[in-house]
Amino acid sequence: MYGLIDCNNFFVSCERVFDPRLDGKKVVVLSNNDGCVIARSNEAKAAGIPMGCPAFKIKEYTNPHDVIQLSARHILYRDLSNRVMELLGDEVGNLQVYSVDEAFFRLPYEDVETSHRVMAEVVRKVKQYVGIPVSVGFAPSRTLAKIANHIAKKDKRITDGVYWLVRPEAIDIILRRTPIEDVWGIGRRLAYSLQSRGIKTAADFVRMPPSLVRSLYSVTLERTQRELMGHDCQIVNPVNIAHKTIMTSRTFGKIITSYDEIADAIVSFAEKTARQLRNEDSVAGSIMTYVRGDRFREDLPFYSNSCQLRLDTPSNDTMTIVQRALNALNNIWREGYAYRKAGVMALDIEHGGAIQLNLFDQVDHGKLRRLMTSIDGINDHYGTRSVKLAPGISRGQWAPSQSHLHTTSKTLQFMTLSRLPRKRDNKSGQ
DNA sequence: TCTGGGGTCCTAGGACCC
DNA sequence: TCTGGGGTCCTAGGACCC
Repeated sequence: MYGLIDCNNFFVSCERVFDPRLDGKKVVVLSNNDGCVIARSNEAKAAGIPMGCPAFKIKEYTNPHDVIQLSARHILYRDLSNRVMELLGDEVGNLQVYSVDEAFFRLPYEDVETSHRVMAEVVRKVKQYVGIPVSVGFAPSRTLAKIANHIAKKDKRITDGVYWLVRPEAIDIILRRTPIEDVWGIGRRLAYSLQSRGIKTAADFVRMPPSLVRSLYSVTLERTQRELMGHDCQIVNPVNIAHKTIMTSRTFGKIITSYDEIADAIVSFAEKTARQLRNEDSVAGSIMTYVRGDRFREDLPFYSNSCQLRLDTPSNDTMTIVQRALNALNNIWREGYAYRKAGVMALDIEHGGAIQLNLFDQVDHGKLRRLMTSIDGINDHYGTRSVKLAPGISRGQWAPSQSHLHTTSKTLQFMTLSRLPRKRDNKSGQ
């Protein structure tokens, strides 16, 4: 039996923790560049504003003056997420944090009554101590727990935030009411394809022969089907295991045409990527840089390209990674195009332990590591990018715009940021 | 005027080997 | 005219997730 605990309207709820005046209002949180909606309050959902809606299209759904639009503050959300998860970790065993706002866990007690009572209490505590409303769904598989959680949030008759989807008859009824596109693991393309075969609900899907699902689609979809039948077979990667790839990318606040500006952005992305590698005690085997134009501007010639380069020795050293990222940029840079987005990605990541040294490698790795540790320490103390590499010192014209930052943002300075420890073992999914 | 960022897994197809 | 078969590895691209 699986439980799924999920924060309600997470980013909006975080903003409300710091400003209760947002309660009861149509509130949305916007992505970088105040581009599109990435979180909505119940009131905003009721107004019909869809997830992912571009900010300038909000007026198609409701009077935009009634909608409070906020620029995302991910550091704040991460911090509140950590508090929620720490509290949950204390209450239930086997906590598997799946994303910033949700975590799976096993049934905390043998009997249903005790488990229910404990979880209702957890819901109350998280609200009281952290200020974030959460819901809990229980079911025989994670995919069904997702559905159960959704019901816990939506069904007005559920007052303590906990819903059980366990009895086969109940599961059957719910699956008949669940549109196929609402099933976890079935996105737009698959939903469209299944619908064209007459599969409209989760119940229709469950009745398909599994061998047909596998031959028409993939093992992944067959697993989803088996999950809906109540078999536990979904592989879930918790967030606190070390990454296989690390990416830093941004859509720029404006179109960029000069090499210097894009190089400045690449340097800062590479710095951030290297820093994250060190945080995870990992090294990258190769570095990829990509650039692309503005996909919405049909009046400009579009160019998009990427270049992946190996490192002589897997590394997490800022200078090495910045240099490689710039080498890659030089390979793909074309004068005369308008650039809107770029990114740096670390690949072929190895975690800790023995690192194969290149025979011809002249670099003193011990020295580099000490230098990086010093820089990280200074940046921790005085703020990100207090110390940075020379090419990265220009004014950052590429920086995304955030014109709707909430005025309580000073609060952040007084918050202690806590980090969940990252585990080494990639297979610790159970 | 204005359309995010950061991940994972699976599959098909090509290169290459014996 | 006729042009093996089976295996592995790698990569690009497509699908999904929050």
